[in-house]
Formats: sequence, C-alpha cells, structure tokens
Amino acid sequence: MDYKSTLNLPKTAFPMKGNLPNREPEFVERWMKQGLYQRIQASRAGKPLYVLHDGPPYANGHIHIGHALNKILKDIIVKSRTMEGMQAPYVPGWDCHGLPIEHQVTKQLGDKKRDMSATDLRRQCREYADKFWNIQRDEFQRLGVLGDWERPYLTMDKAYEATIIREFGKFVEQGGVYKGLKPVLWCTQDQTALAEAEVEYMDHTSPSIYVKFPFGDYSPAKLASGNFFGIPELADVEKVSIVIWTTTPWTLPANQAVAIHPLIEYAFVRVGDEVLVMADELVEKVCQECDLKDPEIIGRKKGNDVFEALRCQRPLSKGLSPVLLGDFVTLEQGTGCVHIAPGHGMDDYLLTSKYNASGQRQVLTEPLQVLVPVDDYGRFTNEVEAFAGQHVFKADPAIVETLRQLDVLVGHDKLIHSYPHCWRCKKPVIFRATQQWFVSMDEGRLRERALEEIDRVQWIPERGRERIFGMIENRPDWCLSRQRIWGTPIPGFTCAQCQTPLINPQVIDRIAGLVSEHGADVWFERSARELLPDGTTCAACESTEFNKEQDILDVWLESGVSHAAVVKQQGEDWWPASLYLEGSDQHRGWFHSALLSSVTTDGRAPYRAVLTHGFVVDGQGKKMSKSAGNVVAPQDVIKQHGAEILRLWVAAQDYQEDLRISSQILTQLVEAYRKIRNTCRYLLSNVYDYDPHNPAHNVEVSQLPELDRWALLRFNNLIRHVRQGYEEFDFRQIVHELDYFCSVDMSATYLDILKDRLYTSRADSPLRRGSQMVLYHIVTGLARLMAPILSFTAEDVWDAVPGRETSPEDSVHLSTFPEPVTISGEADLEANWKQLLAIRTVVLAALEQQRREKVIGSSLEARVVLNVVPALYGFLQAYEQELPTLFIVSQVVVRSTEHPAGEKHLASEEALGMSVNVVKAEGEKCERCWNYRDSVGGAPEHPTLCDRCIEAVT
RNA sequence: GGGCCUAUAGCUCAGAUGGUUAGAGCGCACGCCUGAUAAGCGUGAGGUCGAUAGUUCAAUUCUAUCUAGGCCCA
Repeated sequence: MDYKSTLNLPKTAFPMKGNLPNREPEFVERWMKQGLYQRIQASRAGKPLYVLHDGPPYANGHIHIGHALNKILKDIIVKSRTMEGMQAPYVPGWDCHGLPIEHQVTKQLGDKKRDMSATDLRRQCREYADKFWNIQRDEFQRLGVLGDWERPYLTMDKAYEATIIREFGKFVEQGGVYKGLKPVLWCTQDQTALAEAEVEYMDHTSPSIYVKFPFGDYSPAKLASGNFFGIPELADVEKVSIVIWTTTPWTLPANQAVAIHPLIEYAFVRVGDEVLVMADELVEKVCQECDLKDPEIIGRKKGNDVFEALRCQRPLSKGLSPVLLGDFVTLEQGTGCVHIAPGHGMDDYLLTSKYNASGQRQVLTEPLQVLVPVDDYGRFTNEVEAFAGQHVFKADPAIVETLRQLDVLVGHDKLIHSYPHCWRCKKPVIFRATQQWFVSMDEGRLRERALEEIDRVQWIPERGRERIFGMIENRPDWCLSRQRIWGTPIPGFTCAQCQTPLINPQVIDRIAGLVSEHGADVWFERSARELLPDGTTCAACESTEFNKEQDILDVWLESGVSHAAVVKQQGEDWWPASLYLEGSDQHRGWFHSALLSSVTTDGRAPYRAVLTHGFVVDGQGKKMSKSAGNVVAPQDVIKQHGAEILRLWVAAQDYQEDLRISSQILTQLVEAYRKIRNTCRYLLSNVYDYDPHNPAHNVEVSQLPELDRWALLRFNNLIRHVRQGYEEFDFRQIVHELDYFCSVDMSATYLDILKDRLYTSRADSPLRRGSQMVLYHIVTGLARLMAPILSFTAEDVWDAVPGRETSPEDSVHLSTFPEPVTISGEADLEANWKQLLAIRTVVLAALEQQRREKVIGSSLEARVVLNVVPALYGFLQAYEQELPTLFIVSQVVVRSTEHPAGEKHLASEEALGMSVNVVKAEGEKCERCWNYRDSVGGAPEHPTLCDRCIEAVT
C-alpha cells in the first residue's frame, strides 16, 4: 500500500524562488491601479498624524544608490507608522531650479544660447526638469515606495514659486535683508559670475612675489621695547616689516590687512639694516628664493603674541593695514603671512567680516572696506590711478615694477599652479566682490533664535545636534542672490535715477500674486513698470523709472521654504512636520535653510525630529566614484536581485554610519531573504487545509501543547521587538530578529519538530489543527511585521494565505501590526523551554557523534539515554512523553543519577547536570512515520505500520 | 588645515558603569536526510575587539597620538 498518500504533506503554490526582478513591477502596477496609497490614507483618516516631510531630490539624472537609500528609509518609516494605525502621509517632491540644470541646458545649447531670451532658456530648463523628475518618479516607485506620486510637489510649480517670494517677503519684513558686497568667481571675458561648479582647474603661470609691509605705527625702537616684542636688537635696525607672499599682485591695491596664524611661530630676521618678519619654519626657504644675504634670526614670537592689531603700511594704497589672526593661514607656501584683500578672496572676506562684526571691532581703528577697484571687464577703475583701464593680469608686471621702485619687493619669480578657469571660454577667472542680497544672521537675533530652536528638536543620532549647532553658530550672513536665470527672481527694484533699492512687503506681495497666477516667468517677460503697482515712485528722488533685479534666489531658500509651501498647505495640524530625514550632509543644506527660514517666518523649527543617514560606500568603505569604478547602481541591483534585496540591504545596515555595499554583501542578503521567504513558504504549505473561520479548526491557546505555546511565545517576543524596532527606527534589529526567528525558532526548532505531527496525524486531529492555527497566526503576522521592509514579499505571502477573504482591493499594507496573544504562565513556560532547548542542544551533539560513527543516520534511528541529577529528573518527568518529539528521536530514557558524568555518555553538560548516551533505537521502523516502535507489525492488515499510524489510516 | 563621526570573526551586526573561556545569524568546512528538495537538519573551525603609548591591580571598553575611511567646511 502507498502509505505516503495518507500523509498530510505540505502543499502550496507559493514559489520558492521570488523571481523578484520580474514580479515586483506587477505589484507596483497593481498598487498603483488600486490606488493603494490613497486608500491607505482614507482608511487612516482622523487617526494620529505622522508627517514625514520629503526633502526634494534634484531633478537631474537617474537615481543613484543614495537616493534609493533615502527613499527606502522614508518608506519603511511611513509604512511602519501606518501599520501602527497612524495616518502617515507621504508627499514626495523635487527640487527643480538651479545651476546644474541651467548649466546642462546651456551646455547642450552651445552657441544657440546667445540669441535666446531668458524665457526661452527657462522653458528649456523646465522641460529638462520635467523629464527627469518623471524618470525619477518611476524609479522611486519601482523601489516599492508608496506615496502621493500623482500629486508631488515641484519647486517650479507656480504656487510653490509664489510661496518662495512670499517667504522672502517675510525676511524683508523682519528687516534682516540687506545688499552688500561679496567676492564671487568672475569671468572677465564673459562678464559673468561663476559658481564653483562652473570653473575648471587648469595650470596657469602667475607671478610669485614677496612684499614688505613695514610696521607703520611704531619705530623699531618702540617695537623692541618690553611693551612689544622685547627684542632689544630691533632697536638698532632701520625698518621692521612683515613679508607677505602673493601670486596676484593686482589685488594689492585692494589690500586691507595682513593675516598671520595665531599658533605659528614667527621669526624676526635681520637682513642688512632691516628686519623681516616671517614664519620661523619658512625662513630658510624664503631667504633662498628671495636671495637674501646673511639672514640672522634675532627673535621669535608666536602669532597670537602682540602682533594682532599692529598696523603696517600698504604698498599701493593709502592707510595702514592691521595685522589679523586667521586659522586658514598655512605653512605650505609663502611666508606664513597673508595679504588680505576682502574684495578679491573668500578667506579675506570672511576674516574681515569677522573683525568688522561687533565682537572684535575694538581691534580695529576703523572698519575694513571691501574694495573692488576692478570693473566687469577685469580692468582697474579710476580708484587705482596708476593702472586705470588696464586688465589686471596685464597690469601685473607694471605693478611688480612699481613695488620694486618703492623698495618693498623682496623677491619675484613665476609659479605654475592649478588655477580656476571659466568652463566656457577657458580663460582664467578672478575673485571679485559684487553686489549681493543677504539676510543678516544677527539682525533680529536670527542666529540666536535658530540656536534655541535646535534644542527643541530631537536629533537622531544625537550628534546631529552638535553638527548643525556649530554650523549655525559660525556661519556668515546668508547670501540669497545668484546671478542666474533658472530660478525664482528676487522681487526687488532699483531706481533708475538715483539707484536707491526698492524692496518692500507690499511690492513683494503684488509680485507673489502675479507669480502664483503666471509663474515666475512673468518676472522675465514683463517690464519693471508692468510689474510694479501703478504710481510707484522712488522714496528718495520721486522718480517713476525703475530697473528690476536681475538675480534669482538661492535654491536653498527655495527648498528651505517647503515647510510652508507643502506641509502647511495640507492642513494646520501637519505643521510642524514630525520628521525630516536626509543624508548627514543636509545639516548644512536643507535642515539648515529650512530652520533659518522657518525661524524667521514662523518663529520655530519646521520639524519635531530630524533623522540623518550616512553615505553609501563600497565594500572597502571607500567613496564611490566613476574613476574608481566602484559605483553600485540601484538599477543594476534591481535587475539582478530585485528592489526587495535593496530594501533589505537598507534595513540591515547601520544607516547612521557609512553604508557599505558590495556583491558579497548583496549575496549574503539574498541568502537571508531566501531563508525568510522559504520559512513563509513552508508555513503556508502546512495550512493549505486550514480554515480560520471554522470553529473546529481552532483551539483555545490554553489547550495547546506546550511546544505550540512556546512557538506563540517566541512570536509574541518577535512582535514586541519588531514593533519596538520600527518605533525607534532601529531596522537592523528587525532584520536580525526576523532572520533569527525564521532560522532558529521556526526552521530549526518548531517546524522541524512539528513535521511528524503535521504529516502523520489525521488531517483534522485537534493536535494538527492546533498547530495549524499557530502556523496561520504566525504566517499572517510575519507578513505584516515584514511588510514595511519586505513590501513585495509580504504582499506575495498575504496573497497566498488560504481562507482569507481576498479581493483585488486587499493589501497587506492596509493592515495593522499583529498583537501578542495572551499566554497564561508565559514566564514559567519561557524558563522551562529555555532549559529544554539547552538540553536538546546537548542531545543533538551526542546524536552527531553516533552519526559520525555510522551508528545512526536519521535521528529517528536513535534511542537517547539521559543521565540527569535528581533535580533535573524531577523537571524532566513532566516532559517525558514529549522528549522524543522534542529531540526528533524514536525513544528517550531518562535516568536519575548523582553523577551524570560518571555514566556512559557521548556528551555532557555539567552546568545542566546531565550526560547523554545514544544507542540504536529499539523496534522496527514504521513505514509511514519512520519512527522505530515496538508496535510495528502488531496488526496483520498493516504489517509495516506502528500503532499510531494504524489509527491514522483507518 | 578646521568641525562632526567611524574602526569587534569572511559578511551584517550584538556586547561590556573597565573585571572569568567577546556573542548571534549568515557564509565556510565536514556530515546527515531525501515526506520544505535549486530545500531541510546537525557538528565544527574562524576574532592579538584598526595601530601605538598612557592611566589602572586590570583596557577591546577610559585618555592621547597615529593609520585608514566618511560627511561638511576652507
């Protein structure tokens, strides 16, 4: 007789292989078609809100692995909050304006750009942004991310642009907006400002000169005194000078100061009848390059010792330059003393701004000026009489000659070095201060208020607080203007007569209205007269002629106001957002600009919590780059393994640090995935004939055997840990718990033990039905617990659960997390089973010994002899009937003894007080259940079956 | 150069107010099973806890320096 057909062997259509790359798109399409996101939102109406506000990626190019990481993390959080029963909307957005797109479009246009209007160029940029945000949308959806993809927000939407202008208006209203000078990279050939991304570094030959700045306030004798340097030898010399080194002689007319490093040691070097001051470490080098004869060091002083505020003579302009202390001074080149021209260098500008600010003002006798005696074409203006009209580079030799004649030139050479060139015309560019719009950090206490708000926000990880605090604390005023086309215009005007700026809330409000109706293009299409309210006159000269502002706003302001343009628009209770979640670089970017914007306009931070993640690096922890050839593209991972593996990767990594990715890591995750999937498959395959709604298929938990209650207990434990993991954003823990539960608790323990019962019992025996109830409980719960991470597989499992009212509308993502079941005496049960499983481990080791000796193969061929101390014997007696099942052997004998180790044994465990021996099982092997039993052969009609099986088949 | 941060088995991660043989899962090796089968089970081997110095009775855990790496800034 074919007894195999009388077994209840597992049955399921759920495939072992996920075939993820092919099947995932089907799920995505189904979710989209059934309007899953909208239905989830509707089902959570009125529930507690959890608003994760999406930071807009830049609408340029395909998504990279960092985008995938960011969006998957967000999706896991949104889904898990949803499954906790909250209303967790997700409105994705894109950052559409800005230089990279304008740069790309300009590059593609080439010469055609010359005769193109601003509006035409803007149209091209818009098309470009449209193309890419749509591409990215598809790619994000492919990752399984649920959200309001039908109505995302775009910073180039009319309504959004209008909000940008209104929020800028609030800055103006608060009085913090002003116009001032700031150095930018400038191409004198194209007469245009350039961003750092628009310059290419190439070799360039510059003059290299050393120039004396003689101390002007005091005589050498005075400087020699104890009040100053206390170097008596100074009294005997004619002149004491600081020596600077520069490769841009043309910036000397704009000199305002000399900077030295506070911690560097400076030497007083006597050369002939004068003394030169330079960094001690560089004396030899400088003397060699400048051919200085018989230098003698007569003293040394540290930078922060007395030098500060001493003044020296400017070589090419009137006045005295103070000595300032700057951390950026290095010993790499030059003299350790730097000539400071705030109109022509970023360090120079920042240092003088710092000194001009109230804190260090007393060091100066007068404020330092940002001088820019150079016009748009790079020519000296009349402010520099001697060289007026000459291009600065052309003037260099004449300037050097003048310095020589003035006897301040210490040395002169040439230097080939890497220097920024215009990306378009390839000519060397210069640093040149131009008029820009700023928002003051200190007017209206913006800085102070922002710092206060930082402490009201939860920073995850906590160190994020230090990072943004330090940045806000030290940042200069926010420069809001950009000399570009593709963006939101600065709604300001200048009187055509007297150049008085016109910018006020009423005018801005009118512009915002126009923009909300026509889009920001209206600014470029209409004249100043058309844009301004009728009858606008200049407050200073009453002229009615105005020029409109040419610059656009910094895109960081644009994305920064998304809390107003997006979050607030959805409803009053949406703002402030529950969470912002981006890469840690956004402490300087979006978190920063959003904070400043929101503090200005609303007086508080726009987020309650900020979570940051690290950056994706390769398997060695190295940054990914095209040149290193170690880039992992999400598209490739999806094609090879499926988005699910990428999702699992995100969850399994410690996202607070750098995240490594490599084929080895992915392969490992594929293995872990298979284990989880296969466990689900096996669970499903054993409930094929179970009906959750049939009372006969259900058993009271208290009536279940301990083994099943233990399984429920372990699953309770999993539920608690997984939900806690989601709550605390600790997804690693979840993956490890899931993995452990599937591998150890289920596969290696519960399911392995259960096979005999499931297969060989009568199909509807209460014992089997009870187990099926547990399996059903676990598989449906498991699908829900994994759904936020393994969104596709969870849905796949959900579909395959038998007896559940399935409909095309249903989805695991509409459900909520499972709750732990009540198990009476849970703590005792847990303790007892911990001990039983520890004993099991010792038994398994003993079985392995006999397997090696070829005494047994399958564990069912074994008879286990346990020698245990009396205390343990008492404990085990209660379980005697269960032990063969637990060890998956045919027979178990328990013997009490004072010295287990003294008995014949193959394995022992002193801590437990036991030893184990294993012998061949007694009796015959039952053909049906494979157990060895004395009863086999007892019934003539079934000579190869045991008593238990006979009962099952008749 | 400055700010913030990281470094535990091949991989992903635990862990210890400083104190016995540093854990898990996976992978690997070997074996078993063939009624989860491109599955399942078992046993086992893997770590000078990045390097060096210091504090201490005792450091992988604290301090300093260094090395490697990441983000931001210059």
